Amino acid sequence: MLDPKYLRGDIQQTAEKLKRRGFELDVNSFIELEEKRKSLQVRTQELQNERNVRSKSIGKAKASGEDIQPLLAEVGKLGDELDSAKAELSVLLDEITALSQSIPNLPDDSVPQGEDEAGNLEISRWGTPREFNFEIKDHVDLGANLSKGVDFDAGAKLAGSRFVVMRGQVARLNRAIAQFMLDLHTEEHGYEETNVPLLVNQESMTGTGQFPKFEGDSFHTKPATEEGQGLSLIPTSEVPLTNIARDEIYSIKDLPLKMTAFSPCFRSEAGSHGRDTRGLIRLHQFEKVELVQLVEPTTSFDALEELTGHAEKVLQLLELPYRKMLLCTGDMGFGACKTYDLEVWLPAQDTYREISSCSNMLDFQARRMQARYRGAHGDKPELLHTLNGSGLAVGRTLVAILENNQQADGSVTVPEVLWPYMGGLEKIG
RNA sequence: GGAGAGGUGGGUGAGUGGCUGAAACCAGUUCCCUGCUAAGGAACCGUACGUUUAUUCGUACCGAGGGUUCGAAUCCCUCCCUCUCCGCCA
Repeated sequence: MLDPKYLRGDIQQTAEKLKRRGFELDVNSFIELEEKRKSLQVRTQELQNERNVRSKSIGKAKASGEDIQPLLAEVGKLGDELDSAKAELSVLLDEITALSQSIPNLPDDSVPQGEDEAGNLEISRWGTPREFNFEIKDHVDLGANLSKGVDFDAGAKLAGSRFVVMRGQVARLNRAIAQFMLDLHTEEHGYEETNVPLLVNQESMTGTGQFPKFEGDSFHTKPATEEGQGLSLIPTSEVPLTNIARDEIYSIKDLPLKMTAFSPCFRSEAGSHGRDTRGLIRLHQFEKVELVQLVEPTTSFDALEELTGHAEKVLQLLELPYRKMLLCTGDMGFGACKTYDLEVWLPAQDTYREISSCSNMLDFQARRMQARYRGAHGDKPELLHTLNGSGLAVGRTLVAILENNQQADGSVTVPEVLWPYMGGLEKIG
């Protein structure tokens, strides 16, 4: 959620910034709503004040044994007026909240203008794509030939399309990747290993910005609108990790808070029918090691560089060529103010594909969650800044290793840093 | 899942209809005193929104949401959570 002052004071300028990312803010109707809210709120409070004052005088009159009947009659009329004012106000507030929650974050000035991924800016490249002197296979064929290590038929039978069964050395390699990443981030990069619920409530989904706008992208145990509040399967552990800070006030001494978690992620992939239908790239269930930082506002852009670097380190140690992209205004996520994507080289697709996305959300999520910190002395609590990034997507890392490290005979070499996690195995297949 | 007990400010914990935005204690901040990093004393010490701005004042919030009432932390209902016992179970 944006700072209300952006929607009151210089709303026109805010609308311009939102336009950069293709969001049309209805300025006039918002101003109208705000003005109505203001006058209605003042009137409601005045009525309440009057009621409170008179009720108190009734109490005193009663205590001193006076006749309170005339007073009662007088206050009686106030009630109805107050009730209707209250009701009107609450409708209005709901409307404003709904509108506010549907507005995306403002893009940072450093973010390039663009409509879609074509507008993203390449920042840097690392590594050189390998030259193959044989006909290369993609990870689906490679995996299938590794003793059915990657089995989409079984996945489809069990759950449907976009699900997979992994076996044997491939399944182990998948686990090794996740273990390696967790160890790296906890031992080298200062993140606390965290194990989180995979099902979360609506407050959590709202806190990080998935709800109410993107309900269709997640799986729910019950319709989220139904009475009794269904839980949602997390689309990323960013949701539980970040929501740990919801309604908390941290001491500045505890910042920055750096957490990492390995978790399955569940996405309904609504609206992506026909995209990446082959292989492990886009599944309903995948695994990811997530990095989350909660920081003081002044340090969040530095933290974004640092966090992105932590994700890059994984790729470097795995010796996978990648490039770093600065997302343009049109390609950024709803709550992000600035996002770097890391794209790994996939030889079979002859292109770079997203394997990590690292974002600074500023106070956008913190405001929704009321996640705050208190500076020195008895300062007022202030909203902290939240960041998150994949470090990395495990399935896509597996894809990258399979494809980049394939040999002519269909075997795959294991990156050296993973040997300890593979029981010393240097090659699979 | 069943039975019982609870959810109050950073913490402990009073408060069963008006004088309670909330006692007391602890922690914290500031000041005073004291010749030592001790002891003592005083004041301050929730959040949000609105209003005003030398200074204010108002409203809401005692797990959440409804209800009763002129008036609710206090009474009623629903839900959530915690604890104890039982059941079940990885």
